[in-house]
Amino acid sequence: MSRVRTRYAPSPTGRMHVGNLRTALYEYLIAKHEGGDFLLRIEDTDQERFVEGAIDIIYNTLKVTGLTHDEGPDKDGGCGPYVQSERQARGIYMEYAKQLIEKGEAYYCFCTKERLSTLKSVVSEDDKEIIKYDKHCLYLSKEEIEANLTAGIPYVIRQNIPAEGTTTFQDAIYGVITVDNGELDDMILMKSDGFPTYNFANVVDDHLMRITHVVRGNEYLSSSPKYTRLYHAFGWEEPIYVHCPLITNEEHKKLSKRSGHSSFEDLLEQGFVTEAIVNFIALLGWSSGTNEEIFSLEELVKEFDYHHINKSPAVFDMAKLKWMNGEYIKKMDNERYYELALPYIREVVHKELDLYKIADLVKTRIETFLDIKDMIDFFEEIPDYDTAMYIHKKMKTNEELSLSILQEQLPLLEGLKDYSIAGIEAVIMGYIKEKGIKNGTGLWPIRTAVSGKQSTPGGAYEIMNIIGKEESLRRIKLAIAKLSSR
RNA sequence: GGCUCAUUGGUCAAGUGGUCAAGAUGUGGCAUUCUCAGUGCUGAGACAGGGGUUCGACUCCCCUAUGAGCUACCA
Repeated sequence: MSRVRTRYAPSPTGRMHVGNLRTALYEYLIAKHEGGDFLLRIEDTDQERFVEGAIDIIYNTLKVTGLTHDEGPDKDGGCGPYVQSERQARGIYMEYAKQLIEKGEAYYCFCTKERLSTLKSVVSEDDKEIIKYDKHCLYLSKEEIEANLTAGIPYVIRQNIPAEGTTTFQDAIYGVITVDNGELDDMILMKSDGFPTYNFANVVDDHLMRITHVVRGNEYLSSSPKYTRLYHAFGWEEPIYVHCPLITNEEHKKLSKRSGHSSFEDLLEQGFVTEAIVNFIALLGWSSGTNEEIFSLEELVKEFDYHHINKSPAVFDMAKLKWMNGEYIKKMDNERYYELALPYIREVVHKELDLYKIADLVKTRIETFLDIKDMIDFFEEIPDYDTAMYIHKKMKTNEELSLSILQEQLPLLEGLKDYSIAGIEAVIMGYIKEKGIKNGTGLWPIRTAVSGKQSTPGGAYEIMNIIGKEESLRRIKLAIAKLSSR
C-alpha cells in the first residue's frame, strides 16, 4: 500500500471555522496514525473572497494546535507550488482542462449570465431554484468555438456529464452511493477569469500531490459523484473519501458565524485553551470506543481510526466544551497557567496584591478564563452588599450574631502579627474553639465581611492573607458599621 | 420542488441479531467542607413511528415522519 498522504486545503477567507479545523485535525490524525504525510494547500481560487491576513490565521492555527504539516507553501516537498493561484499562473489547470476537452469530457461554454438566468426556474415561493445547464454550448461546432475564442469572447469550461446512466462512488463512512447522471449539472471547471473552480482544482491537485485520503465535510457528499466522473475522465485512481458529519449549532443548523463560537479564534477569545478545543472537536463525530474522553494530540494520533467516524451531525455543545476546558486548566502547569490567567486578573485587580495567589485560588474553579473576572472582583474593592448576607441557616448565624462575632474578633486580628494563612487560622480557630461554636458560625461572618460575596474562591483565611491586614481590618470595621446601623 | 444523507436520554456517544442498552456532559438528591469549586454516593432520563425478515430485532429490508446538506463563474 502506498504511503498515506492527506491534505488540508483551506480557502483564505477569514477566521478558522471549527468544522474546517476538525477536518484538518482528522486529516492530520489519519496521516500520522499511519506515519504518513500531512500537507497544506491554499485554495485561493476565489479572488473575490480572499481576505488579507487569512493565510496567517491558517498558519498560526496549525502551529498553536500542533497540526504540523510536512509539506506546504513554506515547506516544499516536491509537489509545489502549494498555492492554487500560483499553480494557476503556471497553467496547470488549463492544461488539464484542455485534456478533458480533447477527450470530450469537457467543453467551452460562452453563455452569458443573462442567458444562464433564463434557465433558472422558480419552483415554489420558497425561492427554491433549479438551475441546470442545458448543454447549449456542447453543440457548438469547432468553427464556432474557434471563432469565439479568437474573438476573445469570455468563456468557461464545463464538465460534460452524460444525461443517461448512473455514477457510483464509495465513501469510507457513508458507504456506496449511486446517483443518476441526469441529476448532475455540467459544473464549471474553469471560470471566465481563468481560475479553476474548487471542484476542479481540488481533483487535479489531489491527484498531482498523490493524496490518498480526501477528508471533507459532508456538505460535499452530494457533489462527490461529479468528482468521481472527473477522476474517471482522466483515468486516475480515486482517493479514499472520508466525509465527516456536519457540526451544527444548538438549533441543529450548520454552524455559522452568527452562533458566535463558530471559529477557533472566537473560542480563544472566549477563554478556551487550544488543547481543550482540539480534544473537544476530535470527539465531535468520532469516538475511541473506550470510556476515555481526555486525549492529547499524541494520544489522538495513536487512537484515531477514521472508520469509527460517525454518520450523523453533531451539535456543538458549549457546556461540555466548558467542562473539558476546566479539566485542561486544572491540569495545566503553573508557568503557562499564570501566563494565560494573569492578564484576565489584571483587568479587574489594579491594587498591589499577590496576583499569583489569586490565580492559584481560581485555577481549580474556572471553566474558561472569562470566568475569572466575576470571581475575583471583590479583591479590588468590596462590593456594596446587603447585610442579609449574614443570615445563614446552615451556618447557624444571623446579623446580630455576626455583629458580635466580628466585634469580638476584631481586636484579636488587630493584634495579630503573623498575617500568614496559618497565622490567621490560628487566631480565628482559637476564638471558635474558645466560644465552642461551629466553624461555619465563626467563619461565615468573617468571609462575608472581607469579600462582600455569597461565594468566593477560597475561604476567609486565603482572602485575608491576600488583601492584607490593613484592608481586612478596614473591611471588618465597615461590616461592623453596616450591621450596627442596620 | 429535486437529489443525497441522517435519526440511541437535553447534548456527545458505545453498541453491529439474544445486553437489566455502556460511559461522558448537563440535571435532581445526599454526604463532606467556613462559601464556591472539588470529591464520594445516588436518582431521573434514550433505541422517531409503522410494516416486514427471523425462534428472536436498537442492530437487516421497506414505507412514513422529522431533521440536515446540496441544488453558484463559493468553497
